[in-house]
Amino acid sequence: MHPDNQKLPGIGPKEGLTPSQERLLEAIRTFIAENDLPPTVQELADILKIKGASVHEQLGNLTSKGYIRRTPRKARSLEIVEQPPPVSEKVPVSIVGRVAAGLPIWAVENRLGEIMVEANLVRGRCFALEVEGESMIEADIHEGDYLIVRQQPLAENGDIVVALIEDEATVKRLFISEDRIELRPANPAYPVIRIAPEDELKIVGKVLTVRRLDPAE
Amino acid sequence: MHPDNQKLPGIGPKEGLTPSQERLLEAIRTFIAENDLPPTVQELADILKIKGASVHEQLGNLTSKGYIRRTPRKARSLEIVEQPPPVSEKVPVSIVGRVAAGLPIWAVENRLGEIMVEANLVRGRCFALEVEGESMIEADIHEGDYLIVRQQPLAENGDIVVALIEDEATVKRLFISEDRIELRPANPAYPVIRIAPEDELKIVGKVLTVRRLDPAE
DNA sequence: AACAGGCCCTAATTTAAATCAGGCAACCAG
DNA sequence: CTGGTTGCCTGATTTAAATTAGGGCCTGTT
Repeated sequence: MHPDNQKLPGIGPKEGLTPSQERLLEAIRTFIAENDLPPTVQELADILKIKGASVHEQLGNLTSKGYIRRTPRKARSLEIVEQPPPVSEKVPVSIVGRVAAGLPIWAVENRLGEIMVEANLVRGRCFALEVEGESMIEADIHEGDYLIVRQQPLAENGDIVVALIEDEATVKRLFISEDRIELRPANPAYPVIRIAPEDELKIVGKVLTVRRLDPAE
Repeated sequence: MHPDNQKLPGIGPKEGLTPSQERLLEAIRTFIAENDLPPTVQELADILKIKGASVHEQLGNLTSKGYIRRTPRKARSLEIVEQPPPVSEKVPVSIVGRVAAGLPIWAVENRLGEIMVEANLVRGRCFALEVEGESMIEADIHEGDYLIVRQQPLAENGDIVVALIEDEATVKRLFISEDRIELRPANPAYPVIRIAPEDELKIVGKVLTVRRLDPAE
């Protein structure tokens, strides 16, 4: 298991709820409205005429999709999340350049186009970059994909970041250890970049997610 | 264990809340306010630094005093009753006769007196009857007690009812089975009255509670 | 055809809640 | 002082919730 196999949201699973997830969520709403208290898994199972284990599975899905929140192993610890991620609501993000190829250009005038992204993902100043090269192939980032990046000067250990090294932009995973910083590609064919404390490293932003334009869009 | 040992509210426990019951009720309120969902017995126990079994006991008290409502054996099935029984508020109920002695007289003009009863117990048309005889001794109903009765033509299995059999009123516990109806006294010394479907049985009302006038009142 | 994903099921298993059974100490009223 | 009431406790026991494991059945893709 490569640690680099960490998944980013947005590329694999399609957004939105499946019909039965929607039904479940609706059942939860109704139950709370009628009884003033959240249902148990079993109660939902009875309502929907399916088994508890199935409900449990769907609750897991709803949880990971951010529609509900709950505390493991606690009876009725189920809460509908305020902001049901406005799945369909999308906002445009400017595509401002490419990475692994050269210096991105920030000026809005120079935009190369736009890409629609779910509004709930976008926080702060964001932009999109087209990917060049396969240096992050193990993180499922490929040539031609678009990275949605939030501009921020700091990042955490393990984040995939867009960094500026000697005026060249690059996408790498950030590793911070005691004595140095490393920018590691997610492709064994590419070299790890080591950065000494005194070297200049400018982090442009953090990669929030990846988009792949498919014919349907 | 006689099934007839079922207790009726009103005769034993004095009204009002004890300090610790008040504390418990307050803890429940706070918990709901903070978590948007009712606490479990254990959670209350932790909050109050006492054992779950003690909380359970107190919840029983609060329940019988009408401050909360809950469903047995269901997690978090705890609800604060809207109308915190106006403990002191009492309304007068007319005493209209005696039972096990003869036909009660309904006319208000003929009232024999009044008895004060907590307002929250009284729903619908109610009246009081003085008890004669010891036929319900195991249900803690004794000679001279007053029964608070709600006038209603139907009753459920197990209810203590005032029934009219051939123009004579009597208090008995009602048992309904497949093929017949029985009126059972709560005293082995008295006979069970069996009623065939074709016989006439008129249920006058259901006994809500019992009052024993003591010197203090 | 061979997968992958979504949805549901049965059959356990694990955990947490609620409840039961006695008992003990403090307190109050007769 | 003695009995009844309260509030608590300890130590089971019983129930219900939640969760896990492993499969079957479709359907849409590759």
